[in-house]
Amino acid sequence: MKKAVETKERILEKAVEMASLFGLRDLTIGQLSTEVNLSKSGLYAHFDSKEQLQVEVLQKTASIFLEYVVQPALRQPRGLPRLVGLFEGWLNWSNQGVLPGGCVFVAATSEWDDRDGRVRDALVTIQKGWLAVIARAVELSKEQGHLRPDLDAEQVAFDVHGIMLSFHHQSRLLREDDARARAEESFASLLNRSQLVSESLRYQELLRNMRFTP
Amino acid sequence: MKKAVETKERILEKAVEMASLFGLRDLTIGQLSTEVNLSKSGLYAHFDSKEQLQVEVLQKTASIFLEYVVQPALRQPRGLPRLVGLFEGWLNWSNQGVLPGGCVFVAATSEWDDRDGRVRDALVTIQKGWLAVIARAVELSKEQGHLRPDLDAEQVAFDVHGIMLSFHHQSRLLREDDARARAEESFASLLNRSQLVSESLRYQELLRNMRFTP
DNA sequence: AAATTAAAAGTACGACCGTTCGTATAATTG
DNA sequence: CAATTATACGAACGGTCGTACTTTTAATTT
Repeated sequence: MKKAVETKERILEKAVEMASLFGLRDLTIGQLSTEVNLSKSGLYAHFDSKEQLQVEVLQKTASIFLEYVVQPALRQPRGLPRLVGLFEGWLNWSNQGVLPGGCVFVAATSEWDDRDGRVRDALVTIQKGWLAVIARAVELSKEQGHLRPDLDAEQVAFDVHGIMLSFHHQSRLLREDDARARAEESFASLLNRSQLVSESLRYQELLRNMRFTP
Repeated sequence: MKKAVETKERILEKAVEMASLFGLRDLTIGQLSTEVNLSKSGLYAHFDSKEQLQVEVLQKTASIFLEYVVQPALRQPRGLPRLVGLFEGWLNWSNQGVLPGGCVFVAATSEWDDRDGRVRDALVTIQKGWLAVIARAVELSKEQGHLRPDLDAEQVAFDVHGIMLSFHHQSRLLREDDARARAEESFASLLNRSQLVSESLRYQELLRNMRFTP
């Protein structure tokens, strides 16, 4: 009775891969089943419906994101280092650092922002949770005295998210190779104007002194 | 010989609508044809292939964008007013101001960033053109003395694009009703730190004094 | 008004979609 | 090792997809 969970794991891992390449909507049972060497019905035995498969793919993706982005950043000391850790991990995530294609959440957002149902609900929950993680890191940066205490943490999360989305666009669609540099430039500028005193923060230096152990 | 162009126009207008709701990929010949009261083959006579339909939908969307966003902004005096005009028009565009669903380009970006072909090429051309329009408006703002002359216009375009994408996400997926306020707050902050002198720019006031005649 | 050309309908095709069901094989349990 | 249950298969379902034909209807030109 444990073979099933192994198989399901195998299915979901491949499904996440394919979703990052084709989108969650164009992930088909048929293609997925041949990729994992199963018959269509054999695979289908693990899920009640395609909708459930899509929900579980989102959750699996979120757990991978947690493992590769959030947890390593949480090992950084609270405050600016942790915030920077989240941002850098996110940059890697968004562009083939972990998955073969683009960010599953970004694609799913366009696919489901006009639809209702369980997939959308799962997506909203995940995205709100992630924005809350960023906002929390900003709050801690304020407590540590790294950032201005009057900052609106959610507004900063809004801005950071925007930088990431613009990066995603420039690197994946436009294939500009200075996309990462632009993103880091914007992020550094955001941090600078959020600082307590307005002495310039050297982003690359700060980055070099950090220890990333993903 | 002119009925054809009228029909094609009717088809494309409905197609843009549907693409904004379901995405360009899930826009199907069958659904589209019933929406415009044509048979599948009757509609198909106007296009060589679905790929061509998708390309033409993108181009039609771009021309609507030009009409509703770019041209009104170009009637603003060059410099900050025009830049603000572009931004405000873009905000309206991105959230049901013109189309019933989300931004077609945002959705298409996720759908085609991993694929090659004519659709992708058209999309890249449109997006690069639009970013160039923003960058140009920034350049003119520098010339007018409204913004710092050492500004990297493309970097500003990158940032503005990010604000828009974050807005799109928060308003369409998360359905936060303060999304627009957050976007304008971020934009105002971006302008402020790009100013010649660092005296605070009052965004809402600036907005009130402008004349939008779309 | 007739002749000609353009536009739309109709029908059909093979491919793939998500889903269901009965059956066989494999794994786990007693 | 036998009994049982979990896992996977194969075939088939009704639908819809994009596309290719031929035929009919409508619009334009003579």
